[in-house]
Amino acid sequence: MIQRVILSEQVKEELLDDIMAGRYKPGDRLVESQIAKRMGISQSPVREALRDMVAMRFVEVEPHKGARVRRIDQREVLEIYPVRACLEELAGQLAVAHAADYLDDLERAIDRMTKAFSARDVRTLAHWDVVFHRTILEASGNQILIETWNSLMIEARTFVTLNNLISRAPEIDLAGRHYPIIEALRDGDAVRCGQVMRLHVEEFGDVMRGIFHDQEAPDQTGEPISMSDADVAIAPTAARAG
Amino acid sequence: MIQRVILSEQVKEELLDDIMAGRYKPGDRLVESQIAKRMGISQSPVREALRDMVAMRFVEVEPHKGARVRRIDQREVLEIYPVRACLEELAGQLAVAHAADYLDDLERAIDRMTKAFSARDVRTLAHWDVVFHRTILEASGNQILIETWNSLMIEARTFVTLNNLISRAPEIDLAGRHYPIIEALRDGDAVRCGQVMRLHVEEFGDVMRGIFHDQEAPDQTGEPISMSDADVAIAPTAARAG
DNA sequence: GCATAAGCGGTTATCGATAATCGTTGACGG
DNA sequence: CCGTCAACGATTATCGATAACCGCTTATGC
Repeated sequence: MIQRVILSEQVKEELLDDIMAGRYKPGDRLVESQIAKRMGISQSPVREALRDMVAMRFVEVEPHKGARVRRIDQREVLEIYPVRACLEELAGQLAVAHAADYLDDLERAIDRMTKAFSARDVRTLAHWDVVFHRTILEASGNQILIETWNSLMIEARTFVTLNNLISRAPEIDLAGRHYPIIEALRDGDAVRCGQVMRLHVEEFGDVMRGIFHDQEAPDQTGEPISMSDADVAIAPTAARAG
Repeated sequence: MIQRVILSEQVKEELLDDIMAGRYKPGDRLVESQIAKRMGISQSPVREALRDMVAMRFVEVEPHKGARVRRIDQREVLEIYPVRACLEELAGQLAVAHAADYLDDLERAIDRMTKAFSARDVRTLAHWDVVFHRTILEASGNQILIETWNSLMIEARTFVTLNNLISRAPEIDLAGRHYPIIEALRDGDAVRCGQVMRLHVEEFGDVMRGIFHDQEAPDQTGEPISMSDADVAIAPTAARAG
């Protein structure tokens, strides 16, 4: 039996880990009693963990019917980019005011991305990509904006997305595309920084749309993108909304 | 003992109602056992309801220390407007494509707002204001955008905000300010519609900032805005994120 | 006199058991 | 053969009780 601080938190981390690693696939049922038995605990903490994961949008429940891993379909992946674009444009504008405190972190993030890119290490690449964007959000200083962005669960989706991206378009220099953002921050040009952020996000959206479009012709249509496309798990720490 | 479908849902509604009506004030403790006893039920559904309300950002909990009604401060109220502005700008742009199906609803909402405004019925005014904006969001057709906007819990905040607004600036014609949006939708001009939406939201933000600024001089500084400024409760139905 | 520890009241976190509910299976009648 | 419905198995929703924990008060030792 696991035991450290809050049991339901541990259950949540473990389940999140399982989902990310593909041990649970989208659509799979998450049966409270089974999970409880497997972990050697009672139903209550499992139930709470599942509830939290519903709020995080990883899981969906129907009353009296139970929980399942939520299915992320193509439409959803594509719909997120316009929303990210406008949120991150705003973040970019606001971040200029406090950029000085974050430039080092941002540069480090790009550096790590570059290294991960050469090593073809998608997991690490995704991690530092998210760190970069999250840092900009934090630099915005608008707490509501940060929370709203967090609610999009971008860390969870980025890994899946990048996996897809790298395998289909391995030539794209992910890391390098972040430099214009840093430059705009350095110049203190809020409007341009916003524009650059927006463009950056929209470009990704376009690339993803292209990928989906390509794979629709030969492949089956509308195949849902599975979280289990991941072949390595994101550390659950990186998946929490904070 | 109440009993209809899901107990924890009922508890949630009741507690939400209590908070909105000011029977619980920000900072008040929400003791599971007391609530359970008062409602004649066990602790579990109360606990679940509280968890949900944490996700909704109405309540905050510290492990082993319990739940309290979350305090909404001035900064938070003001920070929301830039975020709403960019989300609703996007919604406005996207809504043009499907405007036809929603024009009637939108006009009806303005109509009700006008009536409520003459009657000085803030509760109804807030309700239809939210309906109007929500309808635009729905017309956008972007599910992620809708969910993101919902996560801002605008219905809950609008009532408080409008109460504040009406009492401080009773001359402002809330309802009329929505017409330019409908016109842009009718014209099918996506860019203008987005701009108008953005402007509409930003104007509100400015008005609120002015109000806070005014009341800071005579009053104490940084006084948190209490949900209990409301003198009538919003029907809990209108407060659900759905 | 002060720091530390033990005890206590109040509350949350977890447990194990039970009631309520759902989907399915299979009998029954048409 | 097909539709209806009752009973069953599986699972969730809820319960009542207990263990773990926090903050505070009071006792204890130096």
